Order: sequence, then C-alpha cells, then structure tokens
Amino acid sequence: MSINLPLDRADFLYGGRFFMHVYNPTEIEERWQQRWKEENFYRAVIDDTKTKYFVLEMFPYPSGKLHMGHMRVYSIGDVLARFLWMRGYNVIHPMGWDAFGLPAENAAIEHKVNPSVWTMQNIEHMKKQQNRLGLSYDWHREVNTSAPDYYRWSQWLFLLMYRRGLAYRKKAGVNWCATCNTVLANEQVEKGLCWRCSSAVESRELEQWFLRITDYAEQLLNDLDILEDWPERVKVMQRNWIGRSEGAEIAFKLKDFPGQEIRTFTTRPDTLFGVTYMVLAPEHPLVKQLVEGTENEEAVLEFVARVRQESEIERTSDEAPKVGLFTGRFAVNPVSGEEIPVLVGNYVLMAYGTGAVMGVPAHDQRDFLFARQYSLPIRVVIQHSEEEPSEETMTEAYTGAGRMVNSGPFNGLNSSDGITAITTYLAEQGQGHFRITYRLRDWLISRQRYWGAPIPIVYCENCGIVPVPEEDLPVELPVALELSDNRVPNLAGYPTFVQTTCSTCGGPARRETDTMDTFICSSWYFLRFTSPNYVDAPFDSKEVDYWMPVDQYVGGIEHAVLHLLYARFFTKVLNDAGLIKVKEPFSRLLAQGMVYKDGAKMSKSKGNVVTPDEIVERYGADTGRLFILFAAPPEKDLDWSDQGVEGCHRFLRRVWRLVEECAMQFKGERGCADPGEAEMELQRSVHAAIKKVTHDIGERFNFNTAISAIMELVNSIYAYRQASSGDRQNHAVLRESLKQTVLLLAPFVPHLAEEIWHSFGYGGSVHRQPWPQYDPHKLQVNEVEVVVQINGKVRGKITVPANYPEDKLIEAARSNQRVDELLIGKEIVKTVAVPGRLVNIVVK
RNA sequence: GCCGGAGUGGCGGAACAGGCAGACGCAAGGGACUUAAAAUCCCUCGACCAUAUUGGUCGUACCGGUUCGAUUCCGGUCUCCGGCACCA
Repeated sequence: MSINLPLDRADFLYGGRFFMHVYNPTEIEERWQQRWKEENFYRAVIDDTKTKYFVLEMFPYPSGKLHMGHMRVYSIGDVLARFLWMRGYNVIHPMGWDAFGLPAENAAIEHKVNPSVWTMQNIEHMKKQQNRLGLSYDWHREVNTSAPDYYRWSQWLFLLMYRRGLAYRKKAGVNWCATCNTVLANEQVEKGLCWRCSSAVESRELEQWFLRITDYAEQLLNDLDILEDWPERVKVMQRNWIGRSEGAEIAFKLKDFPGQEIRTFTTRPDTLFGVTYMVLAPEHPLVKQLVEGTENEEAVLEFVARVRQESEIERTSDEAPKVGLFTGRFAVNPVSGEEIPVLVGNYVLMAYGTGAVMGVPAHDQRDFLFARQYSLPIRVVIQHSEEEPSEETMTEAYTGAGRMVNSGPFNGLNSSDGITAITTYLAEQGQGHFRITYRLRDWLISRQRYWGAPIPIVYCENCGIVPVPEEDLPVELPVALELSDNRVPNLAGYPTFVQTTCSTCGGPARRETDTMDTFICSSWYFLRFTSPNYVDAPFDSKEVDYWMPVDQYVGGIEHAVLHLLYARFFTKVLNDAGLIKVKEPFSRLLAQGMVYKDGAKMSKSKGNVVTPDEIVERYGADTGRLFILFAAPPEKDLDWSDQGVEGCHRFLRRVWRLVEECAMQFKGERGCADPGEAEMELQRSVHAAIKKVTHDIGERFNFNTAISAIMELVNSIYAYRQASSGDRQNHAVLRESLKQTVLLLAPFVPHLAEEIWHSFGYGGSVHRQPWPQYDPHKLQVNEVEVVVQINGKVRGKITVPANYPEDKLIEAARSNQRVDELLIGKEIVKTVAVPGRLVNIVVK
C-alpha cells in the first residue's frame, strides 16, 4: 500500500502496462503549502469591484496542540473560503489567538517559564499544525490577544464602556472559584461548577467591575429575530439565558414602619388579592431592621447567616427544603388593606427581581407547598371552572388564567385584563408600576489573575476612581517570573506595577490589580482582523466598514451563550458609539458538532484520542479533511472511524490512479473523435455533479453529500472507461470530465487538486479558477424511466421520451405487459400521472 | 416543569418541493488476479415469505388522520440529546 512506501516519489509497475507515480500526500502537500506561502496566496485586500465575504472560525486558545475538534472547524471554514474564492468573492479568512487565560499560568508553574513564553511557543507550534492542514489563512492579519498592541485596544474599549456608563464597580455577591482563585461571570458557572476546572463555585461578597450588559437585554433578545441564518437552538439558548418576564413591581407598606415599604416583582398582578404572606431573601437589606427587637431576632439572624454560607449548589439544589422564618412583622396589601406576615426564606434570590416575593399559594405551586408546610392561609382569586375550588381540598395550585373572584372591584375580569387593571390602579395610587425583569445579570469582568489585560483604572486618595488616559495605554503587564505558593502572583504582588501617580492630581495612587475576563478580548477580535496593525484606534473604520459583518462564522455550540452573547453586546455598544455600522457581528452561524469516537468524547483517560498530526502523517491532510467533512453533516456530532478514514484515502488514491491512467492513455492512444451516447451520459454525470456540489456547499452546507456526489462522478468516469476501452474512448470528453472533477474537489482536498491540475498542464492555481457552472442542456435526457404504480405500489417501470405528455404516459403505462395483467378484472377509479416521475393507477 | 432538536439497514448517513426508501461510504460475505500477501477489480448485502434466475408481504420510534400516494404534512404518544429552572 502506498502509504507505507518511502516518501520519495516511487515508481512501480502497475497492471503490467504503465509506469506510474504513487499518490504521495506528504510530498505533494508540503510542496504546495510552500508555494502558497511564498506567493502570499490568501492575502485579502479591499477590492470594490468584488463582493466581500468574511469567513471566520472561532479562534483557538493556544493550548499547544490541535485536536480533532479544531480540525473539524477549520476544515469547514476552509472549504467555504476556497469555494467562495472560486465563485469570485473577495474572501477574507483570518486566524489568530485567544491567548490570555489560566492554562498559561498553570504551565508557568509547571515548567518554570513565563506565561508569555509558553504562549508564544504554543502559537508557533499550533500555527505549524494548522498550516500542515493546508488552511487558507491570511497570516498577515494574525492577531494575538495577549500582545500589548492588541490588549491596548481591549483596554481602550473598557474605557469607552466606562465613559458611556457601561463599566462600573459595585460590591455584590459574586461567584468565586477557589481552585482558579478568581471570580467568574454568571455565564461561566455551569450547574454550580466552574466552566474551566469544574470545581464548586462559592458565593463571596466582593467589590468588582461589571459591564452593564443588562442595558442591552432587550436589544440582544429582539435582534435574535433578525439573525435568520443562525441555528434555532443557539437562539433559543440565548433567549433562555436572557430570560425576559413581564409583570409588575408592587409596593407593600410595612406596618409599624411608617414610610417604609417592601417592593416585590410578580408576573401575576391579577392574583394580588390572593396574597397571604410575603417572603424576603436572606440578603434583603430590610431583614435586619425588621427583626430588630422582636423575639424572632436571634433565630432569623442565625438562619440568615447559615444560608449565606451555603454554596450555590446547596442553595439551589432540588432537594434543599424550603425554609421560612417569621420576622414578627406585617406588610399591608395595597389593594385589600389586609395585613400579611413577612417571612425570610431560603428560596428567594436577592439577585432576581427585587429580592422579595409575594406569596399566592392558590395560584403558584411553590407558594402552595410552602403555605401547606407552614399552615399559611390559601385564598382562591382566579376561577377557571364551573365549581369554585375549595381551599381546604385543593391538592395543587391553579397557575393558569381565569376569571377573577374574591378580588373586590376587579371581580369578573379575566386574568389578562386584570393584570392591566390592577397594575394601572396601583400606578395611580403610587404603589406600583409595569416592569420587565431579566434573568441576565451584568457581566462581572474582574479576574484576580495575572495573565490577562490589566483593567486600566487607578485609585487615587484624592480623586477616587481615575481611568488611565488613553495616551498612556497600554497598561502593560509586568514580566512574571517569580512564583509563590505554586501560583503566579496576581498583579497585587508586583509593587512597582501597583504604585503609580494619579493622572489628574499627580498625587500617589495605586493601580487596579485585577485583569479583565478573557472573553472581553474575544468580544471584538473579528473587528481587529480587518486592520490588525492599525495604531490610531482599535480598527480602521474604512476597513471595518468594508469587511464587516462576518458573513459566515463557524464554531462550537459551547459558546452559544458565552462568547456569542458577549460579542453581540460589544457590537451593539460600538454601534451606539458610532464606531461601526453593523448592529450584529455574525450574519450566519454554523455551530458544528463534536467529534466522538466509540460513542465518547475523545479523551486521554478513555484512550480514544486520534490527533490531526497522526492522520496527516499517515494519510495526509487531504484525506483527514475529506473524512471529517464526509462522515456527517457539519452541525451533527461526528463519530470518528479509522476505517472511514481508510475509505476516504482509498477514494483519493482512486482519483489519483484514474488521472495517471488517463494521462498515460492520452499520450499513447489516439482516442475517437465522435462523441456518442456514452459520452453524452458522461457529460450528464459531470454536470449533475456540478449542480449538486454547488448547491450542497453554497446553499445547504452539506459537505457530506457534496463529497458523495463527487464520488459518484468518479465512479461514472471509471464506468465510462471500462465500457469503452482503448481507441473507442473520446479523449476530449474524458479530459474535460477530469478537469471538472478536479475543480469540484479543489475546496475539499486542496493539495491533491492543485497537483493534478498542474500535472494536466493547466496554468495558474486550481484555487483561482472560476467555479464550474453546469449547463442545463447537458443535463437533458432523451429518455426517462417512469414508475408505474397500482394503488401506490410499484408494479412496473417504463422507459419513455423525457417530454412525454400526460396522456401518452398513461397510455404507455397501461400497455405495459405486467401492469396490463394486473389490471384484468379491476375497475380503474382514477389515474394520476406526474410526467418524468410516475403513473399511479387507482383500482377497485 | 417550560423551551428547542432528533429518532431511517450491522454502522456513518442519503432521499433538496408529498412521488421508486436506503444514494455515497464503512463493515460483512462470495469471486477474479497473485506462488502468496498487499493493492486492485467484479458480485451480493433491510426483514420475512415464495412456486427462490424477473414474485409477494412488511418496513423510516409508536398510534391515528389528510392524500391517488407520507421518512416528508396534521393530531396524539414514547424515547433520547440539549438549554433554562426555588426566576416569583
């Protein structure tokens, strides 16, 4: 087998007839990669005569090694980029490095090396691996988020946010990962665990920097509707995450505390007359004041302290019992004047709504269970059937809509009218108003870590919080060398970094020592790609206006909320600031599936890892790319199959052999001049393949079926050669068929296609040829096979002229011998004919 | 609980607009070539039945509906995957 032969071009005796070259991917691939690099083949420049197309794969974290997931995204992006180039677009296809982050610090400890050194080594290595895959990147546009000339602009964007009131500092209960030794954004906590290290996240009360993403909640939600070419599942995930609910904020006056009130949020103001109690979050600021001096004081404060110590998982677990303690105080229902007890409960979250909940046990299942547990009254105020449910016998809350009862002047209204009526009434009384709340929280961006972009803020004793002036950017990271306690000290551990002077008053000041969340750096990198070396601003507006938006973005589903939400937020802020024209960064999104093997994610512990390197070494990049695109449609999970790879390699060798054999033949034989039926059929196969491949890549992103269409074409060419050997073959038609096949293969297997292209003596690069166009005339057939059904079951097949009219078709169907026999003694009820497809005869 | 996606041979998958279910590939079996192996080529390959070289029945998770005709459309059920969830 060729793959085990020496790397040099080996000649061997084939079929006793020709001396041929073996398909040697390593040699071919290295040679073309070198050529493409020398010729700056993928350089993108503004060209107003062409339509631009921005193809982007999510840039990687430079972990040091490429895995199959990487190979899959890049292969998808590369096929699209090359295809679009051939279709005449001005394609930009850049690549860079999301280079800040924790692994570099861990590696620094392990290898006693500066994080930046480790990162740069990894980048060099991964870049080589990428290039071995034959990817069409414009490396002139490479960006590295950890380089000062990049994070300078990340800091600049932070200051822009600050100026616009979107970056602020507050003390709040935040997620703390003890393993990573830093705080985390809500989006970075998955089921109570740190997204990076999977250890349990604690809650801590800290003063931190936030970005006001909640200001954009409505826009981020609404604009999902204009993203028609995003997968539904990603949009749904973002909608869920933003979590919009409509309702009312209602103020309950406090008995014994004149002028004080508790504000609650509810989606069901129509149930206000059914409120029988109220529950505050343990963190609610009023708790301490309410219990002060009551006999419940000690118990409540102890309860509050205990709950606040619990971790996020403990507190939100399904098993956690709902506990409530009476504060000894009462609130007044704003519509009924009724006095209701105020409790403190472990299930109420301070961060959502107002941190206080009105309890309506008859119409909320959780309130119902809570009321039963503590023997609190249950009052039905929404009736939904003929019988009014009895409060004693109810087994569950009724949470649907209905007619309002026991609700004073509002009796008889339906729920939706009641919501409006009650809220309007409350607003008139100054006791409430319509309100929309979101689940989305502001983005916590401080990280107590070294390897990130420093937050460009200075604290001055006289002036307070002072943003670093733009001209002083970047605030550069000090060189990290010393390691303590098995960790790289964060910036607070570098006195020369911390001590500075205030730019306003010139007095002594200290720098902010937290760095920014790495997701900040990746929220705008696509903009930097348009002008990566620009020194006057984060990007050159001329370039950004030409290239943006990203027309096709490709990446993993794991960023459905995280990166994709943050990047949309940044884009909207920059649009509001007048810096860019687009409102959404990514027009079209392809969320590719994961790569599995033997039913599990590839992992060292399972021993099922296959690396791109070993595939390239053994079969060549072209084979690996072909398999990864052929095995499944891109958005589905892919099952890695070693035998499947063999199959794809076999196919490429088959293509190679076909070309070699034909080349010999063209030299040694004359061939025949007149194209006949066999040649027309071959041409039909060619043009059918062109049509299908074009549609499958360009419209459907189904590379697997595009590849199978090329395989069918190759099979057809083999069949033609076999059916008409030697001098009876038409060399011109054959040569043309091979040429088209190579063009169709070019996006998938760039090296092999380029090699064949040149071996045929064609000029230029195959990747700069116009994409083949199918000729409808060549697709036309004279005769078609039509299925004859009786009662919907296939009973025969007839071959008729392609444009046979309906009546003749039916006649032909009826006169088919077998059909005729089956029709004896039957009454024909109806006949349906679809020209070119089928005839269905319905009988009794 | 709410929301989204999916369910087709031994396997990955195909069927684009309601019209021959299983393209293409993998695996498997048989054969050719070869001293042999590799490579390559040819044939078979959903299940069951049969009078078994050209026939029949069933078959796209399940039950029903619409239709001349349903993997495809509609209603319901089940299972799996994913997101959100003590969210007021």
